[in-house]
Amino acid sequence: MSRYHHGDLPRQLLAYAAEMAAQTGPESITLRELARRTGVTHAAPTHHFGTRRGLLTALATEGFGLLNGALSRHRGQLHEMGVAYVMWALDHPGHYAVMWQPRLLDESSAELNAVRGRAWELLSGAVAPCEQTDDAPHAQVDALAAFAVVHGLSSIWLSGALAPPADAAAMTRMITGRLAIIDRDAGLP
Amino acid sequence: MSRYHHGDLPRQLLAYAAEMAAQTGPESITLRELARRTGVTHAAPTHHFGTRRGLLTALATEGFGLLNGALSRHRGQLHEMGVAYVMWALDHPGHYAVMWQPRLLDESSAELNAVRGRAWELLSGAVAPCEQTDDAPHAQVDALAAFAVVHGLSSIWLSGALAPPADAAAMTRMITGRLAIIDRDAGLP
DNA sequence: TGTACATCAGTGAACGCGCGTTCACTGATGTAC
DNA sequence: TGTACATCAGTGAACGCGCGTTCACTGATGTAC
Repeated sequence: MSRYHHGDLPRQLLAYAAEMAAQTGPESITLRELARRTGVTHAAPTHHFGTRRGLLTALATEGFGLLNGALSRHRGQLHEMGVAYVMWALDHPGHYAVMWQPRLLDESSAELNAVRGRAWELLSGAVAPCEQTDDAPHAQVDALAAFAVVHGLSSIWLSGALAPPADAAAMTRMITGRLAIIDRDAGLP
Repeated sequence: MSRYHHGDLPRQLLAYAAEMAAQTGPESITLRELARRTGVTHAAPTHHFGTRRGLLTALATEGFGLLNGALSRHRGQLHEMGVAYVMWALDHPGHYAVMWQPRLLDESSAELNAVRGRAWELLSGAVAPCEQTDDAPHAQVDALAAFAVVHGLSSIWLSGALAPPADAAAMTRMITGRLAIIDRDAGLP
């Protein structure tokens, strides 16, 4: 069977890139290694992503899209959305790492900025209804607080500083429960 | 004046390494660039740190030492210790970045492990007295929660995901105030 | 149904570059006596 | 106070390597007619 045309190269390149980022960090991703893993000559990836930076940007964009999907499934439930955030991060370590390294990305990418903005909307949109008053700046601070907790937990566990426990979801639920804003009224566990 | 012996090379190498890590990430640190900046031939750093990994390990170790010093000044005041943590991170972006990339470090370094362990002791030692009961596992969870908030805030602001506000200390105080465990009894603002 | 042809998605050779590390060396320093 | 000598902390050349990117190319695909 002819393999001159690969047929699924872009998708496979991103999959291997995520794998490499998860194992040895986003900086360790090289076009030549990706070409090797996909069984293609080393100039082939250029035809799909232009440059290395383009590929990393595509990976981050894919990541935000997937994360948004996971968060959307819990719209309106801040507590569960926080858990979903951390669990998604643990499930997608490669994507997650590249998403928070703007230095490696093409910051002028419209797709990236759109999908990243959407993530923030989802998060802060979940915080607003928990507010006791309609105090917008207050809600912004609370959104940042919520973001800090879930991002902090994800980073700690993914960086290897601490190993994630077997019951990471339960632990996350306990910890997000400490955020006063969250169960001040809702009465969640 | 003869400059055959530099006199202060190790210190200067670490200072420039911190600068490079802050500007373009720890992975961008190269021995040859450090040699260039210190005005020394490119094999000279080897005499002090052995390998690149050795230098990064020394930088992380220095970082934990400095952080521990900053935290120690607020022993017993969990709230202020959290603020000190975040402010220290904002003041030492290069050190901070390398401290949380164990992949780049020599994990068998006794000095690194000692000083890193001390940091965790300081943090969890500040949480314990806030506990209502002597429930050790509970205290561990709360320590992780506190760590997640301050590490999350630091990472978000340093990564460039969000720019730190001018009054980062005040903002940090507000946000750590949302951790139920913290002001459940203390009655802090 | 067949054919011409543009476009797509690969190939493979070549380029120039910066890197970490090794090595034999040598000048400067500091200590023993 | 002087001298011998070990050790320290540099030099500078060399090594081998993997990288991103460019380039002219070509085989495969798909569309217009």
